[in-house]
Amino acid sequence: MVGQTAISQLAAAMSDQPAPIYQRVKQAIVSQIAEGVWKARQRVPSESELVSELGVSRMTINRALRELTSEGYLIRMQGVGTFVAEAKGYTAMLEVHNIAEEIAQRGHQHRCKILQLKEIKADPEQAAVLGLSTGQSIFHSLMVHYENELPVQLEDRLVNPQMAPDYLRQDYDSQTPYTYLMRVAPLTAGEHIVEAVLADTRQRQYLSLDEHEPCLLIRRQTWSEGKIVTYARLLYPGSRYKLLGRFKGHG
Amino acid sequence: MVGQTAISQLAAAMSDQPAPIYQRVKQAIVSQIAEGVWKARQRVPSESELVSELGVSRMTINRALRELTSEGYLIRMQGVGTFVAEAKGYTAMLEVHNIAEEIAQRGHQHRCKILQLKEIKADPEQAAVLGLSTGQSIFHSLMVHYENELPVQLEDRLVNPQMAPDYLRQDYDSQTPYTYLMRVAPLTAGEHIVEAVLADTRQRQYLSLDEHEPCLLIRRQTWSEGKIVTYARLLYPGSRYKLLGRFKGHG
DNA sequence: AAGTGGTCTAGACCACGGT
DNA sequence: CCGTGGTCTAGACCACTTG
Repeated sequence: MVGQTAISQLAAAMSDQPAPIYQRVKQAIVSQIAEGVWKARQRVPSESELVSELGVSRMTINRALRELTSEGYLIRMQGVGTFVAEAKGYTAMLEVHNIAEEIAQRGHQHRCKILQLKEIKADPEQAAVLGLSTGQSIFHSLMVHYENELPVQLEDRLVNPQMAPDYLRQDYDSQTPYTYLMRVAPLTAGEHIVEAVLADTRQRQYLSLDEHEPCLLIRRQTWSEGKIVTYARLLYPGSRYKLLGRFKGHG
Repeated sequence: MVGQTAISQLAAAMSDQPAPIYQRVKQAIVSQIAEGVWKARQRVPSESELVSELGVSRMTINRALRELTSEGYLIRMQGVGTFVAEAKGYTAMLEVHNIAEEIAQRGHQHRCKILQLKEIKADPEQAAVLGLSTGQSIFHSLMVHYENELPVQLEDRLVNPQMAPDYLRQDYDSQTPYTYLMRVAPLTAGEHIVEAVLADTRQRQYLSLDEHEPCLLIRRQTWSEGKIVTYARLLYPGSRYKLLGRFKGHG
């Protein structure tokens, strides 16, 4: 059972602002939904009904409905009709940025100290996170990123040499490893895990941390064309770094 | 300076698959960009040029270009032209979910213990995060969420009573505060901050934590219709909770 | 068969930016 | 002024679902 057609007083909800018609139609429909006049799963008037009700051509109605569908407000089924979508389960998003850009955007100084940058033989765990076999050559780098001379990130990275053979020969003062990798192997997908951890002794030294200072750990795997390019463990002192995110409903 | 018009061999890139024309046009353009034939900031043929090149009506070309613009591949400027967008700076996203849903999805048992649920007078800090004045009545709730009887979240929440006057009279065994608030005041936007912190003594008791165990703290403000509905501090034991995210490039 | 959405067209008018 | 994208229309044909 799908529900009855919404008896619409849409024409009344149409603003007379100077705006494109398809936008005014969209806005009118959204307001019907927002005000609860049209409820979830309820049927929306058909295109032809809207055409006669609003005195607008079908292509214009179609554009409004199509865009509202791609924005998640409506669901359309060919041969059946158009329906109000379920209220979205919200998905609040957090963006994880490039550290150097982020520091630059704050108008601060970024510096990076390289602690290690070499080829190693993959142990079983390292091989697993890169999708390679134990004993294969891989690249390993370890560096500290500073914001105005205060360490804010310890970057521990494994790189698949097939995807970035010149990784060891780059100048990482001018460009972060991530920026370089993005350029040579444009990422197609990624996955990351954020958690709170304690730093071990070595990590505390590199980051000049007190004992028991909690840290954010971001572990990130990045793919390009179906293969894993790199696995990174990014460790941030909890007192000096926060992730910030905004989100909007529906849209 | 914007660059020269791409000399197009688009017609060759048009697949002859049985698919809508606007989709084949989109695909052809994307492949030109992906293969580097059309580079960032370069000008794309105008709508009328594409009309004659591909023998397709302008409305169809327009739809293809419009959708590619909203997908981030192109940039259009009225009176000027259409251009290939800069390669996207990646934005890796993390989704922050509703705790009860998340636990249910894992097939585990969710339970919630209410420690406090009452009306209070806002102190200056509390008033600030809700966008109200000091001394106004606000609602405060404090609860622990359990996953299979193990505490995983301490939820400390302030609520704007104008936006949810019946907040205190809900049954939070059947529905989380967030679910209820979403229903009565559909959120239009939000902001959150994720950081690593240490729990204080009280918090450690509620969550049965060891001393020095790092925690994830998510502070979140949520808006509805331009007003702040609620401010929440969600504290997660680092050993029992991680944020997981996936992302895709460009698409 | 009737109603729905999905697509496409040819032509039109407009607002904008650059010449 | 011209060429650009932005919008709108009336009419058409199709594929799909339902009775």
